[in-house]
Amino acid sequence: MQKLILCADMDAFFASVEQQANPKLRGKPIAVIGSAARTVVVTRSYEARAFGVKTGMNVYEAKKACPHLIFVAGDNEKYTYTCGELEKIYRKYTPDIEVYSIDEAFLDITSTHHLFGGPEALAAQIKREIKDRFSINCTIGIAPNILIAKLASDISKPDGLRWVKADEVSLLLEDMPVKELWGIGPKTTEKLRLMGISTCGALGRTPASLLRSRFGIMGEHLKAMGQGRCERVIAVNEAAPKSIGHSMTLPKDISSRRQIEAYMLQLSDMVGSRARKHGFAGSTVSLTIRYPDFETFTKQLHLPEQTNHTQEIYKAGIRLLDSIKLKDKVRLLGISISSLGRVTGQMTLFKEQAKQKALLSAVDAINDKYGGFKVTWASYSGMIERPKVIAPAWKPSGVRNIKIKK
DNA sequence: TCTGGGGTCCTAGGACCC
DNA sequence: TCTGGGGTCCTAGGACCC
Repeated sequence: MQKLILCADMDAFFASVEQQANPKLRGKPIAVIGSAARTVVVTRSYEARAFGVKTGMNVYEAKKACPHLIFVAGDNEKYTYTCGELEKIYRKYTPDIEVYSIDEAFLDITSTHHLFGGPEALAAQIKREIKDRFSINCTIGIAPNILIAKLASDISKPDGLRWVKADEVSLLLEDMPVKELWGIGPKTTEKLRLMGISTCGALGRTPASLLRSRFGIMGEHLKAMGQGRCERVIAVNEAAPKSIGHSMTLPKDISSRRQIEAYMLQLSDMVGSRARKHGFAGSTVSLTIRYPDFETFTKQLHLPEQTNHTQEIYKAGIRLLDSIKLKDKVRLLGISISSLGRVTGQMTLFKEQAKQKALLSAVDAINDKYGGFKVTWASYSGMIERPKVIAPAWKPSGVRNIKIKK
């Protein structure tokens, strides 16, 4: 049976939530940014987009584009709450839902749309319900598969509703730039352009052998995408995570070993505590370092056993750091664990105490090593302002819901 | 005035083995 | 003129997404 997939994508989600929460921000150009010293625009209102304010701009660039731009430090709790409420709305229309990101969801409405007067009526009702409840516009695309549903919503923003029927897919794709497709980014767009392929129509007609020789296993996939075919189905159950990590751009570039270690300790604690909270442990620890010139690299270390203990993660990180000859100051540090497995049993009070003990011994270890220059608990805990803006890819449930302690 | 943070998947290339 | 050549595992890094 022909599937009917609906993609619901909130328009300027974080900015819309902030405008809803604070009437003074409505109708104005606003940019949601992080709270750290060196932050960028995460989302901007449509009023700000009109001035050319773009995601990823630093504050200075954004201000230059729009001098009266209002900056708002993001608040993850508002967004995760709203996301959870949105999911409840979706569930009224079908049980087959994939909450893909904090502002985007896929709904399989194949067997339920008739209960609501058809696909478009169902979509209009969802849009209305979200608008009434949260004053947020969303754009909905409906199509026979996820790829085209997402495309339909992307090209209909903002506040759009588009149903692309199976027999309309070819016409829609014929002159559609390949970069509009989900999974084709700047690099692939450029490679395709050099092959003389710029539209989906052309991509779909390119011999598979040619694409395979240029893109390997992705080649087959690319041809299918050009033809509007997509095998990916809605993932109703959230997949187990493959890695858990945190990274941070430091307030200032640093070279002091003691400072680097203090940040690594806190990152290790953030990773470990999240892993423990969700019952995961990993046997691979990765350290990521970025220099001021943005050169970024990662080194990993395999442990004999899986762990989620702050101190063990930290110690592995230090071993990795010891294996690197730093060529410059450090701009960003990241710690993550992978090769994950579930650990049974909830975190007990005993374990929580053990965790604190481990953390303190790690601080002790630094002090032992650098005797003269004491790292105190206060200097550790006050050293880092924890990020308050959650990444749009975070999810309202499961391990990716990272409630940062205030 | 400089350029965030959370992920997943794929691949190139080296080590090692037979 | 002429280095063998498969296979697997592992690491680092690229590309992409929100």
